[in-house]
Amino acid sequence: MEQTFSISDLAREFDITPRTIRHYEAEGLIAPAREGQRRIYSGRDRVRLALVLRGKRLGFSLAEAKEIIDLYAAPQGEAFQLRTMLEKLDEKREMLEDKRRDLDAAISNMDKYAARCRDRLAELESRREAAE
Amino acid sequence: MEQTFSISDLAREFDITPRTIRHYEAEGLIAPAREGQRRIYSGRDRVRLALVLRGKRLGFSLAEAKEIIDLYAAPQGEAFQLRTMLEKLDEKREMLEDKRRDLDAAISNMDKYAARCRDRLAELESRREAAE
DNA sequence: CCCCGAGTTTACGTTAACGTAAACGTAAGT
DNA sequence: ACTTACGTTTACGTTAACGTAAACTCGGGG
Repeated sequence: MEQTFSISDLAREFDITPRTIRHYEAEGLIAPAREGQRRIYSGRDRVRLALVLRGKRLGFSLAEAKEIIDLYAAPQGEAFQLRTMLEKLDEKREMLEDKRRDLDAAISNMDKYAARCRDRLAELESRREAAE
Repeated sequence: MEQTFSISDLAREFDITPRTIRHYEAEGLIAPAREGQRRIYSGRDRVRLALVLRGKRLGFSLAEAKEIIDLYAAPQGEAFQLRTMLEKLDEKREMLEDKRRDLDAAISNMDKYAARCRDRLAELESRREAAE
């Protein structure tokens, strides 16, 4: 049998509240099994939750995250479905690459600025030495 | 004289509404000059706006974006200020690198999945050929 | 002089993503 | 049997990030 998790297990692990997890379920992002009323989360549910949270960190809305994640859970039975899925994947991939360009620009931007700060600091230090 | 921009100039260029730009000003992200009542945006203002929007695309809140952008506009006069700025820069840089890790994981994840889809599709195609 | 387009302020409305509280169920420990 | 911990639903509250509308100003054209 595969391992299962309670809602507070996952809440602890990902440092969010149970309310947040229930909210994601209400939005159709996760669909855990039930044991009576209690939600029982499988390993796959856990992975989906992790994907949602990563999506959020990258600036996607829950709706956008759902679009992406649902691709990974699609049926992929026939060739036609596989083709349209590959198209959608490509589209999403471009979005991600756009973000990577933004991110790389932001980082190199910051690096350049930091380098200038260090230069400036070194100059100040050398002047101070010269004054001794 | 350097080039200046009206609020609708920038709104057009960045595909946002004037309201959005005014909102950023109200939140302290931009502080354009005034000519009477009219806002006059300098090239530097334009750059700040671009930074805000990039921050948003990367999933930062306006407050977070402000923190980062304000670093680039800080005085940096004395050595002490330079040192604390370099510390803050390093901290922000780590946030960006965290995001890059997430992003790279998301992309390679998607690539692997797409590859599996292509394999599966190729298999279906070869079977179809064999059936002819 | 009047109007038009562009800009302004003020203020209330809206949406997403939860927070918070109430009222209740259930299983385990003492 | 009572408490405690954890879970549930329902529903209203909150915050960020704007949207939307009203009422005003202001410089230029006809």
